[in-house]
Amino acid sequence: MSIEERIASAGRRLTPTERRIAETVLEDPTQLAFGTVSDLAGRVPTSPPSIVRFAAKLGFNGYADLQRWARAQVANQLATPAQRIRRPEGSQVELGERVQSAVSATLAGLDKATLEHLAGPLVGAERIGILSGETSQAGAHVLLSGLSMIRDGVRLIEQHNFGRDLNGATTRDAVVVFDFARYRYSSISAARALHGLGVPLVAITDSPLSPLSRLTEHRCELEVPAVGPFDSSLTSVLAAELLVLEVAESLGTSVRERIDRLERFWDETGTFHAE
Amino acid sequence: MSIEERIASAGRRLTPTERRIAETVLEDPTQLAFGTVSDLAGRVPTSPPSIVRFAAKLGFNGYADLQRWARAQVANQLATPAQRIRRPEGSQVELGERVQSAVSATLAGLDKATLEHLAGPLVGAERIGILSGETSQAGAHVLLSGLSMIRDGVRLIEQHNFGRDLNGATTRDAVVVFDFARYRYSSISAARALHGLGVPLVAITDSPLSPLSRLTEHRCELEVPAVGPFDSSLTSVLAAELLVLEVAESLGTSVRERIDRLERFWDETGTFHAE
DNA sequence: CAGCCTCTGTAACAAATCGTACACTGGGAT
DNA sequence: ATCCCAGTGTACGATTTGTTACAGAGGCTG
Repeated sequence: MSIEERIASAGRRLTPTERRIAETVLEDPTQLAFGTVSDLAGRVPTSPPSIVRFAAKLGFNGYADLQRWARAQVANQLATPAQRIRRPEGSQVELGERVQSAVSATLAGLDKATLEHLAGPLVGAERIGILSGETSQAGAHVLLSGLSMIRDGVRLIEQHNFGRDLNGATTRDAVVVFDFARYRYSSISAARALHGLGVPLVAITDSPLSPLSRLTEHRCELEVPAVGPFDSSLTSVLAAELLVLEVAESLGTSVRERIDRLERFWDETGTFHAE
Repeated sequence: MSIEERIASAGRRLTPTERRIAETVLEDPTQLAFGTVSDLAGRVPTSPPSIVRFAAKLGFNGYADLQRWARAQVANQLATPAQRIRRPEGSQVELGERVQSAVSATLAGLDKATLEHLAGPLVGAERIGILSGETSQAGAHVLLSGLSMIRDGVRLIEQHNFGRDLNGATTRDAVVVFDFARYRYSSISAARALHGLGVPLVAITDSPLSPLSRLTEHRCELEVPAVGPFDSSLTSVLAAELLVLEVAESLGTSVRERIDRLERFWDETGTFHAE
């Protein structure tokens, strides 16, 4: 039941001042969720008690009660569609819903502007390095595979090769770092070293609290749902794919030629099963 | 500037308690807009003064100031509900919906019964091989990484090692084959060879028309959405994760011990970044 | 071990909150 | 004219709010 319906149900029983209160409330419902009695009274304008009586007439037990209800309404509007489905207390959210909601949040968070910002350092970089922990390599692999299809000079930086791989890094390169949850010491320290060298970083993490966050502006935070005892790499894969797409679009026509060449190569080597 | 960025900018300057506050705030930002200091303190849990100090460290003039700002943010989001529903770019709308629907279909297709059936050959297998094309390795990697955590004898079968890797395969082993869209000749022929040897196969494909489908009853078909010019590996990753979970549940307690051991190993080697 | 420093919670306080009791107003009925 | 009464605002109290001051806990350094 919305605020409008609630007021309508009170209907003709409202006194003139209460009607004025109703009008201002309908104009800006957030006042009801945020403002105090005095705030509302000042805005109408009227006196605080009239606000309280207004709340009572709408069937609430005082203004505090009304405000609680209004805030619940607002919070419900703000929640993601997956969260909006109220589920009975205590029952744990289903795996499927968690996954869906995480995917949805990732898609929402990685809008065009964010993607452009993230892809920025990668488009013009001389070489691209990809740094990832052991547990969440999936996103890194997807990024490697995808970027390799559309440009040269993309490498996965392996932990046992840090020295070699990081040695030649310059400010004209760029490095994408994946790191989640329990942040790998090796990834973090490598990222710090790169940051020290002035190498542009792109961070894919799961929280602004990640140690990576303070190393670069080019970062995004993903929601990582748990699948059983493990953390899902689903959203990092999705982020990687979106990033590849963005870089591909930025690079423009050269990508198409490149893909066509790859296609011909596959054709000639008979890579695929004849239908 | 969003609350995430605001917290990220405070970055490492946050104390442990303040970090816990940040986490709960990020979990549910509405708490910040609606709740009182005591509410937040109770939820974290911590004491009210710590909340106030947290606000101060974020650059606000007390909690009241922080809350004013948070409410402005919320009101801003609420003011244009169209912004939340309508995605920024026309193409993005379709992309997002395709992805969501593919994920949803995958979740629906891989119900408990199907998963049990798929996991069947893997639970008791002596060794597990994973066979995958070049383009969609993500799912295979996730499966490898996940299964390796919960049992021994899991290997990725590389194309250039087909001979060696397939040679020792017996009927007590099992092989998971990923193959999509344009079916790799090498994967298909390898699968056929394994089938000839009587090795149990589990097929993850995108169509019942896949050449793999005739080789085994243990198969599932995934919807593979296109992200730009590339096929998404999102659903194969999701399928792999669900499969890992299913196998883990079937194996039962031994998995937990194994994970605990891995955990201790990580602890002792200082793999993760100290909080 | 002493000393210092950071971090955190308990206690106290001033300000602001909501709700209520009470007084005033103005129009209609007796 | 008097009474009544719904409608409204003022004044006040109980409670809760955010904030500040202070002391204890814990870790690091010398």
